[in-house]
Amino acid sequence: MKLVSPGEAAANTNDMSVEAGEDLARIGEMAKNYGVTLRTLRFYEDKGLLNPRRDGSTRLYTRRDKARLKLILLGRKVGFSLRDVKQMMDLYDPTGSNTKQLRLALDKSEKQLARLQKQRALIEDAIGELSNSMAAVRQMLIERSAPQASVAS
Amino acid sequence: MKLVSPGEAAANTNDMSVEAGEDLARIGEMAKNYGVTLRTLRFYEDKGLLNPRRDGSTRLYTRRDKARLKLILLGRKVGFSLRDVKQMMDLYDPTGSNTKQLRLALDKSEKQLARLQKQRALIEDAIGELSNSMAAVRQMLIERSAPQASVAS
DNA sequence: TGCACCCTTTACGTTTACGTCAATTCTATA
DNA sequence: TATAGAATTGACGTAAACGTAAAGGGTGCA
Repeated sequence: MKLVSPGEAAANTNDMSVEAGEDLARIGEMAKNYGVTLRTLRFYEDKGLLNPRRDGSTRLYTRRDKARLKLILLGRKVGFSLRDVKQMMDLYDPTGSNTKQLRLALDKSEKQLARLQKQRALIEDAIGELSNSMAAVRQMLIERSAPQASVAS
Repeated sequence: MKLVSPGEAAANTNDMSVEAGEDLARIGEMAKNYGVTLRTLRFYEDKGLLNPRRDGSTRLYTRRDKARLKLILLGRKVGFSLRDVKQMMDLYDPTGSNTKQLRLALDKSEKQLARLQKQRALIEDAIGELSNSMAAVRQMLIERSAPQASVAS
C-alpha cells in the first residue's frame, strides 16, 4: 500500500515538491530538533497549526512546517494562546503584503504586552507580600526558640 | 425543624460559644466582605479549609473563620495552591508553639518565592521578545505603507 | 398571600495544552 | 525470523478553582 519509503522520499525529489532539497523530517526528528513531544506536534496539527505532508500515514515536515513551528513556539513563549497564534497565522498570504496579518499581530501584541506587564506587577506584589510574611514568620520562630531573654538588649 | 433563627443566633450568646460578642456572619455577608463568591466559600469548606458552624443548614462564620479566610486569600495572592494552604493550616495548634507549622510555612514560602522570581524572569524575557517582535512588525508595516521611497535619506 | 431574597445541596461544565495509555502497523537490523 | 524502534489513530485523564444550572426550603414584608 506504500508508494515511497521514507528513505526514498528523503532522498528523492518529490514530483509535487516546490524545489529540490526539501529535507523532510519525520515527527521524531522534529520533536528532537525543537524540544517538543510527538504528542505536541500531533496536537498542533489537530488544531490546524501545522499541516505536514504525508508519506502514506507518516508525517513529513517541510521547511515551511518548521518555520511555522518556530512561530508557534515564539508565540507560546510570549504568552499567546494557540488560538491567537492560529488566528494570526491563518492570515498569512504568500502573495500579498500581509498588512492585515501584521496589524492583527501588532494589536494582539499590544494587548499581550499589557497583560504581561500587569502580571509582572502582580508577581512583584506577591513577592513583596511573601517576603513580609517570611520575615514575620522568622521573627516568630526566633521568639519561640529563645523565650528566655525576651527583653534583652 | 429550626431551633434558632439567624437573627436570634446573631443577637444571642450561643451556649457553646467561646465568648459573648461572636458576631456571626452568614455566607452572603462573608462573600461581600471579602470579595469572594458564595461558590468560593462553599468550595473552600468542601476542601476542608473552612468549617463554619451551622444554624440548621445555614452556615455561620465566626471570627476564627474570618481569620482563616484572610489567610487563605493571602496564600492565594502569593501563589500558594489551596492544598498548600490547607497543609499549613492543618498544623495549627492553639495550645502549642506551632514551631512545625511555622517551619513548614517558611519552607514552602522559600520555594514559592523562588518560583515567583523565576516567573518574573520568564515574564521579563517574554516582554523583551514581544517588544522585539513588535518593533519588527512595525518596521514591516512602515515598509509596506511607503514602498515608494525605499532608499531615501 | 405573593413576591423578593437569602440560603441549601448536587452535580456537571469550563479552560488549556497536552500526558498517557492502548492497540496496531511498519521497517530496519541482527 | 525475532526483536527492537518508529509511527499511527483514538480516546480518556489531568490540573485548579471555581462557574453555572437545577430544584428546592425558609423568611420578612407590603
